[in-house]
Amino acid sequence: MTMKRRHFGETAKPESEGLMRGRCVVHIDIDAFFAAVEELLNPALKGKPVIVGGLPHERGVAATCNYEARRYGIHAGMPLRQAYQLCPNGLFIRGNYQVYQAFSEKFFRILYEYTPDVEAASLDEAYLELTRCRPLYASFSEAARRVKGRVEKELGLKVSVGVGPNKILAKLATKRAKPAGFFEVEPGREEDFLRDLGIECLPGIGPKAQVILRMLNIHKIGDLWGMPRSALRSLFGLGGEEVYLQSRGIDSRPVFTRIVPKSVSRETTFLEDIWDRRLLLAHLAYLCDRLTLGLREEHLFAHVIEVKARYSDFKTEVRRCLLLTPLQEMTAIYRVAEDLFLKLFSTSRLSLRLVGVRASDLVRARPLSLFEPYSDREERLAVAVDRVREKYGFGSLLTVRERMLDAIYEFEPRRGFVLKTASLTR
DNA sequence: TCTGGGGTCCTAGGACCC
DNA sequence: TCTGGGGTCCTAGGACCC
Repeated sequence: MTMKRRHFGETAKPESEGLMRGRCVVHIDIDAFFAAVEELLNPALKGKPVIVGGLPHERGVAATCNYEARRYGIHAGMPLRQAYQLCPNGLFIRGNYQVYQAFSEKFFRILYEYTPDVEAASLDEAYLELTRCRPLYASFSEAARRVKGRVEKELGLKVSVGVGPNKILAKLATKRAKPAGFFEVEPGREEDFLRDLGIECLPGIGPKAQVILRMLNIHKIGDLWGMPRSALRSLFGLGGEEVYLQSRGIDSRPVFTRIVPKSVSRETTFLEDIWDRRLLLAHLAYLCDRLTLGLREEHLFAHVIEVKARYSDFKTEVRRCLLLTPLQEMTAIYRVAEDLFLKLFSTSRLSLRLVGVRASDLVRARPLSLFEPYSDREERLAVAVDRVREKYGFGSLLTVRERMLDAIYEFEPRRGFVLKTASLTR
């Protein structure tokens, strides 16, 4: 073993090399997902800069943009107003999440045909572990290419695919493959592949961490190899340990199919800051309604409810509450959320730009109480309401809170709920 | 320039218990 | 009037990812 090699791999446990040998992880990512779906649905957009996320003068950021828009310097996460400055001729689209979700479901159905070990990283991104399926395929890279071909043919969307012996290398390979390409990190070539990649490529190195590392004159992944593990640990905590290992291409995380999500949340940033307590409570009720719809769809009950407020100065506060009995019903969750919200709002003199509600510590079924007779009446009622809504549209059956909401908002088919009145009182 | 929405994970500090 | 040490649970905040 050369000096360099020993330095590079010094932390690999002796047994891990043997353990990892033969693993094959594929990372697959749909290129410019939302924008690509919009182009597919409306071919007139093709060849023009498309920005999905909102209209030019709205509050908000670009969720995705196509490669034409990127030529103007626009990227995901950029404020819409700024994107408009860079490209006034860009086509700005609010986007339709439900349509993207339908494409996503189709995407994952295809992936599961190749292996049961699929981990969804987001709507448009997944890891596939092919290791267990070795006998099915002539070679791993050939199998990965087949997955890519199938998805592109059946969805009509371009994907980038990376192959490697673990998740981090597969993910970095995909980055190299973009757009629409295929890249495999071959065994023995890990060091060459990693050395000159920028530190910003490593997951976990965000804007804050980049500033710190660049001050230490560390710009490339190879520069990280000279940093002691203890130094990274003291700078970034547990995340630093990950950086130490991943910068060397070491990653033993399994590809993991998540069965129960950790949390479900809904939030809204208003077109203008709101100060009126009634409007805010009405909106909170609307969010609780959407949240509990999500819980019912997944048959989930929540042990923790959390309310988030972001003030006009962008400062964000949350209040949360641990429940003795997990909840799913709208009215019960709204009562908790209202208490939490008032705790936050009563002490502030600022108006709000955002409210949100989150349910976490989720379980699939509510444990039976020893003292209350079991009744699923509320649950069945809620499911019945969902069915009626689905059939006749939103607002057929209105609770008191929703009536209030209805008086304050109007529903515009292309814009969603829009404030009817200006906020005056608190 | 003025900063979305939906998530995951980590950390620090305080309360509480023995 | 003076109060340790260790563990666990809970809350709040924040970095980061897509």
